Amino acid sequence: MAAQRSRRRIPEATVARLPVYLRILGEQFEIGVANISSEELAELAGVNAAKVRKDLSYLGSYGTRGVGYDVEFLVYQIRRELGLTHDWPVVIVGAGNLGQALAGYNGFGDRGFPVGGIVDIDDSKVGSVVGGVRVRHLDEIKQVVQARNISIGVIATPGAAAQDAADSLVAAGVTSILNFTPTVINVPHGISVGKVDLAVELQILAYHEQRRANAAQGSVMQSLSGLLIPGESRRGASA
Amino acid sequence: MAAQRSRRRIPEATVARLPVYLRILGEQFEIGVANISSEELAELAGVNAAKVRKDLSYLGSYGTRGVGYDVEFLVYQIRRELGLTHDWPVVIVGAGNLGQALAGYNGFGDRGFPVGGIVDIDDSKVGSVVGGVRVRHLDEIKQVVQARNISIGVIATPGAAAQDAADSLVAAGVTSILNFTPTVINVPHGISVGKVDLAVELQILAYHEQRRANAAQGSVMQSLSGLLIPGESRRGASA
DNA sequence: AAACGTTTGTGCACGTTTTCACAAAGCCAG
DNA sequence: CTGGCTTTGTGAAAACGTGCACAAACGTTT
Repeated sequence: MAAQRSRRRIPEATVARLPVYLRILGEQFEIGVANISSEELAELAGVNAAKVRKDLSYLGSYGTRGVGYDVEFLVYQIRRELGLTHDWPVVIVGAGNLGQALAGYNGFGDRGFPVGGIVDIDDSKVGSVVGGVRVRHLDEIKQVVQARNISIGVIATPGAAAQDAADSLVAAGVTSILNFTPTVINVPHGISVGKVDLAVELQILAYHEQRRANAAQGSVMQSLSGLLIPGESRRGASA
Repeated sequence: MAAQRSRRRIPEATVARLPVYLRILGEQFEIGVANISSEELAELAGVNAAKVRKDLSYLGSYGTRGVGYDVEFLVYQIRRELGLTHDWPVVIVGAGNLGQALAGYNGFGDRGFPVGGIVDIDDSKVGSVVGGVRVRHLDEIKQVVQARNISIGVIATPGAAAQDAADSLVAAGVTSILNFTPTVINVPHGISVGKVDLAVELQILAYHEQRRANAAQGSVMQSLSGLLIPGESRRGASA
């Protein structure tokens, strides 16, 4: 049967964890671990073992009862499911502080997302080389995208320019966008959008800090209202 | 009554959205908008209006029926609830590519998280200045943290050094950590951890891309198995 | 002061995600 | 080849998050 691909739809929450498993499994394979149980993998990923098993079960029944999972095979299966069997070059819009940092950050290329192009609207930046790639003008984005068959774009402009950048990316034929600005962007139906807002992550931490501070002095103050602030939370992956 | 603070516990999903509302409300206030309805705010934030109202209801009943919310007052309330009434200086561990980029990125300081210190284990980096702050040695982290009363640490080291960095941060007295490495770190109970893995976000997008690709050619192939791949998803905020 | 249009705050139903718990399945020893 | 130990895969329950729908509350107009 040719029908091995695209089985049942994988829940979004699981999709967000598969990359974490993938990374851990890769590391384990490197150091010679050939087999791993859901319990061990869960420990390393910082999650519940049952969750690991259910997540992996969406890929198919690739474990062996009483034994565990073959690390190498599992790596292959996750890569296949996530579409990581080949590289996905990305185009970065914005060659400012953040754009340069992303271009120079090896973590992208190392994990299958080489920088296939950088564009900026500012002529004074065009022509310079960051991360080994020459900056081109925003007007040339379509050529850049098509020449290397790029389908993922990264927005690293100032917030005010984010929507324009998104529009340019869509017009150039990109179908997935990772937005590093704090601005919410609108895109046509059918385009996937991911968002990373560095300040938001810090603000969430600030909330927990402030809560801790209140709780500390609260043990006395709160006794009046009868409220009691419980233990502490933990936060996991990016999402 | 003195008991105005720390009412019922706010759901994590709501905490993750409050910074988005905060940013939008700030912008609206800047351009002279004094009042806003849940409908308008929802539109700008790209979410459902009922969700906005429910989120805001955790802060208290600060809206006026038939009118909407007072923008300035709402900004104040969200800032208070998130603990953003004062700055939270952060210490960055790792002055490499990523650490330098973060230190130079204005988005941190602008939103209340000034870089209070940068440390690195590599002597050759110590003494250089990035983002206006002089890099100090990892051994001095405790002095850096205590001198400026820092409670938030940012890990921007290579993945292999992440756990050491976390240990150093905890030992220095930091109680919240934002981890930019792909490595899962273990911390004592009571320490909050946030994680941003740039590659994971791209891998999630790759999954959607690959799914789209399969669906495109699948219309013929899948007719055999009777499977049909539905429309398309959308992804929102960071976490 | 009543009638009207608007918008909040929230009960309820629904969908998704997590966790529990255990039968089925494999390996190994004797 | 039987019995015991281990670990998977998955139903079912619980917890959580989302969106609808509507009563209650407010301002305005007559």
